[in-house]
Amino acid sequence: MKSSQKQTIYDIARQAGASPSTVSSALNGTWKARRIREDTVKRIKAIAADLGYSVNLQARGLRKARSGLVGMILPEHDNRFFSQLSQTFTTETRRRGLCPVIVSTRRDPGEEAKTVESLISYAIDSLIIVGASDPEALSRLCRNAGIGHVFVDQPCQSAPSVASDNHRGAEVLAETLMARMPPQRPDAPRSWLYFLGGDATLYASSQRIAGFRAAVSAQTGTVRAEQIIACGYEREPARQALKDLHDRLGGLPAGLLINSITSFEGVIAYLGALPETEIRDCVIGCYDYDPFGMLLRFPVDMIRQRANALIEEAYGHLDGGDDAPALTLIEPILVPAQEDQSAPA
Amino acid sequence: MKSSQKQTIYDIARQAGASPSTVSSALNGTWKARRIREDTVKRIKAIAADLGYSVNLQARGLRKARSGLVGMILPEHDNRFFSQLSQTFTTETRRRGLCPVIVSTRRDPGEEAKTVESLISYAIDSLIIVGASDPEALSRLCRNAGIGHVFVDQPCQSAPSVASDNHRGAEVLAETLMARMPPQRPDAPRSWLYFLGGDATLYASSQRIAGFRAAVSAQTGTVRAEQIIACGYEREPARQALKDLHDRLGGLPAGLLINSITSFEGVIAYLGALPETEIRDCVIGCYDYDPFGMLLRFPVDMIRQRANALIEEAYGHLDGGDDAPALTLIEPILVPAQEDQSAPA
DNA sequence: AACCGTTGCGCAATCGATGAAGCAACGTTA
DNA sequence: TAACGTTGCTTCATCGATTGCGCAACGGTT
Repeated sequence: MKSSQKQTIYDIARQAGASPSTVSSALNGTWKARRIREDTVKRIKAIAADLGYSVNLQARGLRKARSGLVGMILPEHDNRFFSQLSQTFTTETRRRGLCPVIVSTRRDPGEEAKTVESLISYAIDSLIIVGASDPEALSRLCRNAGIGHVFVDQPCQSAPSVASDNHRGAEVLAETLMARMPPQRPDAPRSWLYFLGGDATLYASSQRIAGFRAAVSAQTGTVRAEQIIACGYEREPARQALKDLHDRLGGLPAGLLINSITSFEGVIAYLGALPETEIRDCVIGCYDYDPFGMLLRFPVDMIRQRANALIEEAYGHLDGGDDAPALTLIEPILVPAQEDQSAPA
Repeated sequence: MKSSQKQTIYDIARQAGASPSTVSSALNGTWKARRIREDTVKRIKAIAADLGYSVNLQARGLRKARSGLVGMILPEHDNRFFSQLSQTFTTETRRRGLCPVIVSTRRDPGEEAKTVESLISYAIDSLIIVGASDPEALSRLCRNAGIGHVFVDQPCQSAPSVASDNHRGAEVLAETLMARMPPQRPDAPRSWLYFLGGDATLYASSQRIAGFRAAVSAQTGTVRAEQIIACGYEREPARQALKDLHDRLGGLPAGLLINSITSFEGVIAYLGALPETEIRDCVIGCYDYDPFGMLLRFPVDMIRQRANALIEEAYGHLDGGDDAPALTLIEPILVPAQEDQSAPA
């Protein structure tokens, strides 16, 4: 490491008594194809190491019209599901010798669009879009820039998409919960199973609601509108919605299917204020998984989405240059509630 | 959006009957300083919008020797503490009109170095380094490239650093736990408070261990080596360590201070297999916070690190161009255990 | 009319790496 | 020995945006 100033291939060329293009190909691995002698390459590499040289990837990217960056946008970082996606995405990206750029956009369509445009300006090689609010708009931006892209979680009509089998997952979860509940009576709202959280206008939630409906009506013959409370993906609204439900019913219902881990946090916050005995009478499940869910004061069935399978599948499309619109479903996993270990008094 | 081919300022210049340099400054906001008429700017902007033009940031970056990218490296994504840092970092970065690049490096020094080099090759404007394994090496890389950098969580001797006040946090947590425990007896290892998890060779853990020691010896006059089990930051080792402790003591100890949320997951996994009554006799706390920790089957005191304060402080150094080595401590917050609501039988 | 300041913009070099094309030197073959 | 293929490089244009310098046109002064 000689100087602290930026070294370029020209500096190396001067020291090596070679031309910049020789240095370039010696360092980027194309030297065999360009018939550079191995001695020369070694000499150049030695000088480069000595000078503490590192390529300027902006210059290379400008020349080659690709950057070696791969983008991923997602709603938020602070969420087990999304951060598992980030982890897998990072691993897969670096395995390919590329650099991951993960940006969270708070489910804000404007923010999403601005971020995608900005990533395009950096000439990212491809883009994975998780939980988009407006998939079509984003897909248009990418297509216009000629950038390969895949949607995850929230699919897009006009691009390859990968998602959990939300319908099936919610159905299985609802069935599991009902098996732990006393029979539901049509005239007793407190005896019903409720669906809480999510945004019914979005794909994932609507699929889960459909799965919920299928399971419930298979057992009870019908589903009431009040059983479905899609209060959004955030924490506080979920808490408030549960409070309202509790007030309205005069107690907790017999069953709760919470849609998304963040809503579950709100539910937890509310339940924390209730007497334990009351919670015991409510069967609870959550679509999404958190390891801590397994040791709560009450048993919780959880649905675990296969983050790595989702990303691997998405990368499969990108690697293959496949841009045909098609939705791939990945079956999620039911993580059954741990039986409570406390000796029943 | 005319063509799907990349548009450049030259294309716009041709259409506008202007020179590329005029187009450039019209679009990048320097047009006033360059005395371009406002009409001209408007005309150019209209054409740019029509063509669906977007700047090539690689070209700009090459010319200006900065990229508009700000890097952050951290050990893992799938961890509440780190993902909160990611979230705040993203917000702060975009607020400055820059683009966040967050890469996780699995606490692997080689991976860390390679990642930093790669980020430097992209000409990032500055870098935040979270939980580094080898801070000095990374700092050297950055200094050599003339890149402003700040360490978070794991400080560095030769660069500005920000960390939680781990000593104080662990001390407070230990005190809180001991207040819930029966008095410790020197000859009864099962009556002691144990420290479990983390890597004693790293700054954060060593500080926490010191805080733990201070609190415990203030109460009992002494701390045994066996009370401190620094089995690493991963899940499985923590689980195994607890199992070993349990086997050795013939039961759970009176108190456990778990170092890090990931270790806590391992602990949870082991506790799940024990009868509830046994867990009730063990007072538990965790250094790090997870909202789900609040409603576990047993009360847990938790220390919450102030992710946003950490990032804001770090950005303060970067914005100010401050590269003087100095460690800033941020006091973490004790989140006391929720009293158990279950009616004691 | 000569001079000057201002306005509005164009010219051309530059950032660092890449790669197509070309060239000199040497050995081979006919 | 003339023609030709190889080897091992060098030359130079290029990617797209930026920016220091310069210049023409115009209005106003003296």
